[in-house]
Amino acid sequence: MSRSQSDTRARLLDAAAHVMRTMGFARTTTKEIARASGYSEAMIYKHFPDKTALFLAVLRERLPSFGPLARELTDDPGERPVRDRLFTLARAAIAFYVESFPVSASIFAEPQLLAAHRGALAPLNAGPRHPVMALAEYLRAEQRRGRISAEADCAAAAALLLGACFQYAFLTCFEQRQPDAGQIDDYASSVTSTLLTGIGAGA
Amino acid sequence: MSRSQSDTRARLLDAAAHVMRTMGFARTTTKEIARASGYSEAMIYKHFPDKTALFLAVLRERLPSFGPLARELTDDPGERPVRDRLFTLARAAIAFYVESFPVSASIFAEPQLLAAHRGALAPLNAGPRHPVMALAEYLRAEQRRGRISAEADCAAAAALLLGACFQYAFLTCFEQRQPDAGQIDDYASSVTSTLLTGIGAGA
DNA sequence: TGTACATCAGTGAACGCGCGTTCACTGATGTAC
DNA sequence: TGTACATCAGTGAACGCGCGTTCACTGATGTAC
Repeated sequence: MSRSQSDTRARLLDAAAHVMRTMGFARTTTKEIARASGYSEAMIYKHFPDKTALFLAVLRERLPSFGPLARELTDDPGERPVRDRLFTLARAAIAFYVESFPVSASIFAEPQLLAAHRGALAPLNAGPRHPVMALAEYLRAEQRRGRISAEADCAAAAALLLGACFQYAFLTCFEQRQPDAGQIDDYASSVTSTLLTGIGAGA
Repeated sequence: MSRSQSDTRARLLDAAAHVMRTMGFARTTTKEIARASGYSEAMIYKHFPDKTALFLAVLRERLPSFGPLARELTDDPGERPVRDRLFTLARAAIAFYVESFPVSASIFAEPQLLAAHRGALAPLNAGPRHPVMALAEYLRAEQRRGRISAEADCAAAAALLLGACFQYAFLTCFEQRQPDAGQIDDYASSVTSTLLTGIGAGA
């Protein structure tokens, strides 16, 4: 039972992603990737021209995708109340950001890699701006239906909600804390409510 | 006119911070720091036991401090309207985060450095959570005075506003864009207003 | 069925390079008598 | 004032090490006749 080439490639990507997450970008050497994958270092070069190409493949193929979350926003738009949908989205966004942050942040250590990654993302319409734009789009749809205020600034609202989730994920990673589901629910719930209500004295 | 020891140390720190910002953490070698400072590599080791200590000193002494911004929130609390204060804070927070993000994010490349930095921050009550807590404290003070809603969740509101600024800074850095003052003002203004008003249909 | 060859996943060992670090040194300035 | 020494900022050149990368190779499986 010989292994297929694509199996090997997948295992190398998995190993690289795992090392990046657990040891950090700086310690993600070809030796460590080889060790984690169970292959020799030489195997890496049978599947990728160089280490940078392997990294870019990890970023493209092993970072969590926001796609499913975005789709959840646009399906059956009338069925669920806005608050419920925003709460669910916030909760999922926190998990999404927590998972992607350590690897994403690492790229800032090597601006050329960041630029290459950005270039690879551009034609796919992906990238970190995508979630915010998808949420703003959803809010505008609800606005047309009158379920949120006609004067609301949907882009600003999307930036507030996802910004809060993003920073929460950052703090989690910075403090190397592992918040449990209850804490995340509380946070998602309170930021959603506050965004809906506002804090002005007139409210 | 001989230079003092502390001048040299300061110039090494400046150079290291500059290289980290412009070339990224991964390319911040002792050779590059020496080149940027005008000293030899050996000089680094007259002032720091090793490269990690130099990095930690940069993180402690060359990252922008949120202190002044926080103080601006607590001075003359009654004088300026809440909206005005939040807008000013948001604008300043974006600049603060844009300046600190590239260096802060880099640390995630080396988790041991991150842990050491966190350990050094803990006794100072500084760290990335500080701005959010200071803003929440300010909002509670305004709440006691009745200038914002009695039911408002101040912690959530602080997380929303600074989260939006934080993510804006992240996007700026990720896209290597340099937003002008007008764009920043618009953004700060719209998130502040949206936070005050909320987006619920009842508002 | 046996045999000769092709294919292919996979590796051990070596390569040069650039890194962080150290060491012995220099040359200018300060200081005691 | 001159002189001998101490101090101190600063460096060139070397060090060993670990990195990314390459190369010649192996051994199992497939295939043609």
